[in-house]
Amino acid sequence: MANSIPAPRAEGLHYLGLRDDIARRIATGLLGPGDRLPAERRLQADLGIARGTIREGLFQLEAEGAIYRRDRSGWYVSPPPVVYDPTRWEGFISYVEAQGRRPATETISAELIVADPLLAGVFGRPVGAPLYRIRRRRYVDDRAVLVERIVIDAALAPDLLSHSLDQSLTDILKSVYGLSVARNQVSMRPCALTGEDAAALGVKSGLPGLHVQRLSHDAGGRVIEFDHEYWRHDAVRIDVDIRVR
Amino acid sequence: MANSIPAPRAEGLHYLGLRDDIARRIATGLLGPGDRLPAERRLQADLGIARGTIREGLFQLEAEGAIYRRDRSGWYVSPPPVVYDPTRWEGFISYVEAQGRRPATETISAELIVADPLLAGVFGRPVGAPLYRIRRRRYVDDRAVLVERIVIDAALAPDLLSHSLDQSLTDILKSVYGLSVARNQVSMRPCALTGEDAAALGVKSGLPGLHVQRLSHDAGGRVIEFDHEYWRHDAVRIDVDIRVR
DNA sequence: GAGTGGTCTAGACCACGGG
DNA sequence: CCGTGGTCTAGACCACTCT
Repeated sequence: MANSIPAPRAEGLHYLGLRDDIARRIATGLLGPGDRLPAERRLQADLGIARGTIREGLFQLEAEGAIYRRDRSGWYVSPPPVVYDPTRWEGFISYVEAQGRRPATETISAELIVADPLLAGVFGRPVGAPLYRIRRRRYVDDRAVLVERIVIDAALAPDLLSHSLDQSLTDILKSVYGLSVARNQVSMRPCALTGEDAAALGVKSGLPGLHVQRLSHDAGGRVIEFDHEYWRHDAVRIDVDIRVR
Repeated sequence: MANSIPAPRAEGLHYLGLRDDIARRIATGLLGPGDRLPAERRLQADLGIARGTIREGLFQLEAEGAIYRRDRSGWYVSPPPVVYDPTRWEGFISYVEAQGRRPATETISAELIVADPLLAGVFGRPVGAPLYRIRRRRYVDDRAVLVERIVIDAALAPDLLSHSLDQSLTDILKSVYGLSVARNQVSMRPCALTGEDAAALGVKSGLPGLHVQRLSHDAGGRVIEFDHEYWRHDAVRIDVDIRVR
């Protein structure tokens, strides 16, 4: 019946009414980054709207990046995104700190593998050549924002795994192995986070994300890093500043 | 109940089972780009799953960019995305054609406005200075993939509106006014398509999208174009190739 | 153990499109 | 007009976190 919905929007769509309502509370500062929303059943009781409809509205806000969920814990207001510039060489840690946020890195796995035909092609090495594969999770202010898979030519960085990988890889490659990036090929695509990537970020499968693939070369044209990153869509903004000639 | 679901997935989640089922049909070519999926009620009857659950699975595939909907018409398999390189100056029409796809542009509105404080700041002109604002919709193979709002300094391109705007603006600015781009500042952010942007693309509000903001300067540092683009998230991939020094 | 979101059912009516 | 997706209801049980 919906006895008395507060300002149920001109169009009369209940889920958009809820969306507008919450969005307004965020815009006016009534709800701030990190704040928790009322429970779904609480909203249901307060607004007199079926729970499915409540959730429809929350999904809208989630798609907009305004709120996010912690599994079976609740809905929270999203913090502002970090700005990522693929043309700059300083790594994640530097640019997150430069924006006054607190970065953290956690290595999920690191192993020596052999090149399959695809990776052999990417690195210009024979099939079976040794490569390192590293999987890491990265945080901003204690919220997991991305998972990444990095592949590095073991011949260029022998003994890489003996270093702590919870720090900047760029730094290690440069200071220990003298490898610095001269060319970056970056490819970005909106995607859905699924399977193990969604699990690693602790989000529901199907949440929108941003897939960033990066291929870094040194001045000699050698591939020194092949990287796949899966970002929460609400955690990142891409800025590029390009000058021609 | 769910009498006999075909391979209901290890986890037993019906909506993910449907997701996997449709995804498999697409991967194996049983369903190809542009093909229509069975109606929701048809799937409901065939699979013995409630319609709400069916829709949950379809939303997953939509978030992944695998399928899209035409309002009250049905669900269709998404065509492949076009590749967009913000570092290259050829416009939409050129790069879409170069990828063997058919571009089209439609001008929604074009008008002379005066600079508000924000736009005045962007263009380095006084408040009240004349500007052109153009709103366009662009298509790939007859599917609307983006809407854009372009603002141009009227002083740099007098009488711009007397030209047909359904063609390349870059070409007009260069050949008629001698304006060519020397620097591009591009900012991209995953977003949700809402309000008039969703309406212009004919999609349901809340569909994930990509917001691209571009600020183009000429060699003298003058701002010649300020552009906001809202893309369907499944229609575009961003590729950037960057060399340092 | 209580409370939360996650999943699912089985209906209903509406708005819009031209399968 | 008929079929489609869009919206909504009012329940139910489960899995997980910890307010």
